[in-house]
Amino acid sequence: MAKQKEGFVEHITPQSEDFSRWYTDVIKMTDMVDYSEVKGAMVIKAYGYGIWELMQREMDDRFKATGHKNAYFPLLIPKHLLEKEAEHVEGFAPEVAWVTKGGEEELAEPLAIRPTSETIFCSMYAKWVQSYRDLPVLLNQWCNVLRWEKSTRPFLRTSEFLWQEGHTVHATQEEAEEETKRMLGVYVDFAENVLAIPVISGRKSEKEKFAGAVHTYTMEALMLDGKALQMGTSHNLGQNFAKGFDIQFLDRDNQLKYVWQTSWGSSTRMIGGLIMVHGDERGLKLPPKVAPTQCVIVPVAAHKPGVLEKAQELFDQLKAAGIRVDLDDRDQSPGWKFNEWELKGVPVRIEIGPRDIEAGVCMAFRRDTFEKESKPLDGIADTVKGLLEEIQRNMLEKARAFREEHTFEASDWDAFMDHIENGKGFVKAMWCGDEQCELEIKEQTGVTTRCMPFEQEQISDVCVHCGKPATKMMYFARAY
RNA sequence: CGGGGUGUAGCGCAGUUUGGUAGCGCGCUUCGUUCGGGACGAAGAGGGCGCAGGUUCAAAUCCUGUCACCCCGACCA
Repeated sequence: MAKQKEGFVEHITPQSEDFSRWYTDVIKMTDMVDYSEVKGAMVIKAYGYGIWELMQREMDDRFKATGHKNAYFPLLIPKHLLEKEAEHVEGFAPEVAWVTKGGEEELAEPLAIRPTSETIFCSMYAKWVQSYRDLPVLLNQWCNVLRWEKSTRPFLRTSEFLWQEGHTVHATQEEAEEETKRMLGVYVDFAENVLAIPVISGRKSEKEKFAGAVHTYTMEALMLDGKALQMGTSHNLGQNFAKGFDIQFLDRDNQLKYVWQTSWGSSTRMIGGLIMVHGDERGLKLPPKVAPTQCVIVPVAAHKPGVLEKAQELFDQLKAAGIRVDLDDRDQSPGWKFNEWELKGVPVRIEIGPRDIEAGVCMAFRRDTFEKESKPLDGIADTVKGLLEEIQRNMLEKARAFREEHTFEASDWDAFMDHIENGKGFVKAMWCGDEQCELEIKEQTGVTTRCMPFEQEQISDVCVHCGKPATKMMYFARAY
């Protein structure tokens, strides 16, 4: 990171051996989080939370546009509810935290702190749904969940985290499947067009699917260290929960039927993805759409007459144009400020000093390319807007190019092993679909199945590992 | 949950081997000079060493327990 001088941590980059150290340093130095006394619980400070708020806004708009509404369900879930769907309980049991006392009183039934809310949504849907006219129900909630994790890492895995979880019920299987795919589509659109993170979308293996789902769709992104990160999932729950919770409706044909359900979620984990996809040797690099500060104005020689006034004028102009802009008038040297804002990932910096004012220009610096150019003060708002768009686009392109460079195709086991041992990133290969085979691959190589992409290719006819006939192409990678 | 490591000022660390009552750099405060890539000088403020016990005349240093964090696995968004 940064430089050795003045209290900065040693010089490391995402390309260093110690990628984890780089990651935690970036988080610490950008003032996004702090650590509380509670194990695995992270305090998200204003700067980090500002990013999350922008992500929320973008996602929420998309949920509303697809017909969803927000609601809020309780934090505590009675034990008997959590246990109604067999696979679900089994999957979540190891990481559920329980409330067993209320004041001095020992509770008759323990209450789970939600690790996810399928069960409590279902308990209400059972009451709310009577007729096909009540369907579909398309709800989302923004909340926190708690999972008692064995090991934690900021943003990627914390015991408590913020997320959104959508829970929908439908009259038909087709409709539920359509919803499952639609919401994954929303996530993909969000990841690529807002976070500038290209993703592979597809279906999870049986082993990797959500506990209680019929099948799970996912979007997977490639981090700079070559590991994959699951950025969001969408589950087709079939009638598993409907049967467990007795969610039935009377259909047009006067038959009592179970509903078809979906659930989908994405969390603050995506902020971790943002850091690990775009970060560099100077720290964080934020895509303009989720940058709490899109443009910072740094006055140079601010004490000289007219400089601060001009800077303020620029600030007003940019603000009026709808740009999230900051004027840094702190009493620090310009160089100090440059470094600080670059570390924090602000996409555009405008420098304005006496020489510029005289010439009717300012300097515009791009965080993504480090280019610094003189720009006329006339029309500066449009100039900055153009830059922000350009940066947003460029960051996605750069991340996509990185992923392409780190995606390999393996048609046999030797090639597969070669990529695992000597390369980093995704390996595309044919796979038989057998869970035992999947486990063996994981044991021998450390890589797991990430997803069977919607866009399939026929690399060969047999499974890369066991040689049995294969029709599915799978993305493999080490994962977070 | 297994293996390894670390907790000393806001941050980064030294001091622990060989117990003697805590130090360095940055940051912070004040004043002045500076200001186009982490400015300079002077004068200041700030901690009792993660927490709880124990040994000792005396503990940041030794012992026991405990908590938190980091890294590597296993498990999981």
